Parts: sequence; C-alpha cells; structure tokens
Amino acid sequence: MKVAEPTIERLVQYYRLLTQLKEEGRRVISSQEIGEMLGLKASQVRKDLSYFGEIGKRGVGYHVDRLHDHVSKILSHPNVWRIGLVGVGRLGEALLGHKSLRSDKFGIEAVFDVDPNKVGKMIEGVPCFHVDDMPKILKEKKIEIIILTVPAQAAQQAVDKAVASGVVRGILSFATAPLVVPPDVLVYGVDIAAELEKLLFYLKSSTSKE
Amino acid sequence: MKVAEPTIERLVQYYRLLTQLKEEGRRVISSQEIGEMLGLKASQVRKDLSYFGEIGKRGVGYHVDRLHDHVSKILSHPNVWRIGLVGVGRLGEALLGHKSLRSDKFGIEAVFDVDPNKVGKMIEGVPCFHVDDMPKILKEKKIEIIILTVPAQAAQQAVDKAVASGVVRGILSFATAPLVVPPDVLVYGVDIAAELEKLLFYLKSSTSKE
DNA sequence: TTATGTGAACCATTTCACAGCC
DNA sequence: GGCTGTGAAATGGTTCACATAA
Repeated sequence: MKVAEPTIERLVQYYRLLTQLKEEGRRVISSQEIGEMLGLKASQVRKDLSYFGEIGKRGVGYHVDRLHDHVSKILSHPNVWRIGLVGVGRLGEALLGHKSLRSDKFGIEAVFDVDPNKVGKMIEGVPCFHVDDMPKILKEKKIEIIILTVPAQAAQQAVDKAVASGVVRGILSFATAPLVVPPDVLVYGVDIAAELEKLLFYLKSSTSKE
Repeated sequence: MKVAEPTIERLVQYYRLLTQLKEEGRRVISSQEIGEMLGLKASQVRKDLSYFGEIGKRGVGYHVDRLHDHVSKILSHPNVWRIGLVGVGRLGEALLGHKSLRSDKFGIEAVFDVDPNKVGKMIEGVPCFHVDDMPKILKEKKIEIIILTVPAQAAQQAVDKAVASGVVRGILSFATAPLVVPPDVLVYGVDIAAELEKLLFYLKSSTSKE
C-alpha cells in the first residue's frame, strides 16, 4: 500500500496524542476532537486513519486504546534498528541525550568522530570510533541507519564512508549540504537554517502586504 | 505574489549552492546542472527561479553572481530579526553555538530558562533570563522570534508566556508538542523524532515489498 | 441521531513540452 | 543550437459531502 509522507508524519502525532489520552484514562475520541487538538481538519484525521482499515465505530468515534494499538502497529518496526551517529559535536551530543532518540524501537550503537580526544572513549555510554573506521564498524555492528551531525563540508565524505560499508540503508542528516547517495539509500534531511529562513520569509511577507 | 513553501525551501538551497559556486569562481550555470547538484529536475529549478522575474539568459544559463544577488534579495529581510531562545538544555546550547544560527540577518538577543544556575548568567555571550520574565524582556528587547527548545510538557506554557508579550510573531519549535497560538503568530516545527520515524517507516516498507 | 469511511471535487505542486530569445 | 520561461497537463494531497453503520 502507498502512504503519503504527510500522513506518516501525522500518524506520529496521533500516536503521541493517543499515548497521552490513554494515560489520562480517556476511552473514546472523535476525529473532530483529535483534529482540534492537533490543528487538523476532522476529515483529514479520518482519511489518514482509514488508510489502514476501519478502526473507528460509526456514530461513536475511536476507542482510544484500540486506536493506540492500531497506530502503534502501523509505525512498528520488524526489528530493533541499530543506529550510528556521525559527528559528536554539540548537536550530536545533544541528540545523543535527547529523549526522542531514546526508544525501544532503535538504539544508538556507536558514534563516530575525527577528534582523537573522543575516539576510543565512551560518550553517553556509547563507544566512539574514528570516522575512517566506519565501513568496518558499521558492518560488524550491523548498523543500518546513520544520523549525520557533521559540518556541511565534511558531510559528503562521511556519507561516502558510511555507504561504503554496504549495510547502511537510511540517513538522517542535520548537515546543510546536498548529499549524493546510491539509489537504494534513503536520505531525510532536517535543515534547521532552512526552517528558520522559511519562517522569516513568511513573517516578512505578512508585514509588507498579504 | 504568492510563493509556495517548497519553493522557499529550495531557494535556500540555491542560495547556498550559489555562494559556493561563487567562491569557486564559477561564472555561469544551467538549470540542468543546478538540478543535478541538488537532486532536482531542471524544470523545477527554472520554475522556482522564474517566479521572481526573468533572471537567466536563454541559450546561455544563469550568471552565478547575478543569480546569487537575486536570490539573496528574495530571501532578504527588511531588518535584523531579534531572536529569543527558550530552554537552554543541551539542544538549546547546541543551537546557540550552531553555525546556521550565526548570521547578520538575525541575532539571538536573549535566552530563557527556569534553572537558577543559568538565570542571570551569560551563556555563549547571551544573557539568560527566567522564563517567567519573558513578557517583560521580550517587549524591552523587541524580540519578534522565539526558538523553542524546552521539553514537550513545558512547551505550551512557555509559548503562552512568550505570546503574552504581544511582540512575538514567529516561533520555531523543536518541541514534540502541538502548540496553540493566536492566529497572527506563525509556528514552524522541527520534529526530530517524527523525521526519524518517517525514515524508519519507509525503510521498513522497502524491506518487506516494493 | 451521530460520527465514521470514502469516492469525488478541489487545490497545490511538479513535470512536460514547446515557444521565445540569446 | 541551446537553454530559459511558462502555459498546460499530470500528479499528489486535502477537503467535501454523503452513504453507511452503530
């Protein structure tokens, strides 16, 4: 089945909301209410949820527990993903400690840097290796996902080394650089500066005219 | 003129690429080449650039310097934006030091936290205030933009205080929480966990079938 | 009666295809 | 001839409106 990217993104939101509702002991909720809480149209919520089968009850709404399980299964993973983080600067370290990257669905198994003061040490409980050893280590540790937090000018080189391992299938990049990868490697980019520029652009527009 | 959001995002990419090409002394470039370097279709590049007037030369391509100036003007800001950063955890500190937030187009004028060890000190050369003083400080310092790097459960409260200042017009949120704001405040969210989930979802799909 | 599920209409964005200019 | 600029077509995503089921 084909699912649009925005739908997956919203599914993550539904999942979070449902987890919270569940804790609060809420039993039933309507698409209307979900929409209000998340800033979405009710029809959008219904369409998203209907892609994966009929899960609500007509005339009633969605059973919170049941829907939570359902969305959880949609987003579930066949195994525990093994992740490597490349670039232990401040952003890298911040992500290492970040709550959203602590999960039982995936774990950071190794970090990589070029700094001799870091290589060979444990950082946040994770062993640090030299970037040059990526092909070897990634293969040994069966790491399929890379989180990239290196400066832009080092990004392509780092990616090349990671891809050379032959085991990496996905990259989450925080580097503001276009990356060239083989067609079977999936890249998602988080571009902080671009997000800020977008925000400023639309603020500017709404100042002058609208 | 109405410009689509994806176009603005690509404009930022063009700008970066052109800056680099300029440094390398490149004089002329075609939409074809820009597309290849950025992973876009040539027609997409041409359409994006054409929204803001005829800037290329038919039969020749785009003059790098000229196009760089042009894109720079499109993305330019009427003034230097004054930014406040709320939540000086590790992510907040990482962003404070992050290169992409060093610019002559905007500056971080104040940071806010609840930790008494931080309030009253200078952090990365920026004064730190208590979150509760946001309404006052934001107004005093004419801060119109907030970067939000607080835990999810503190996000809405922090936003409420920021909005109460009456001067905040835009929020860049790193919190994984839906935010309620008045309709005249623009919110952009960077949801790291959601990006990773999306990546994993599509990797999972491409494993099982496709 | 109420709220879901969904085809159809709508809107936004991308891609095509070619006219227009260098 | 070559490459841009741009209407028109195609694609992708959202919203509507109502049939359907509890």
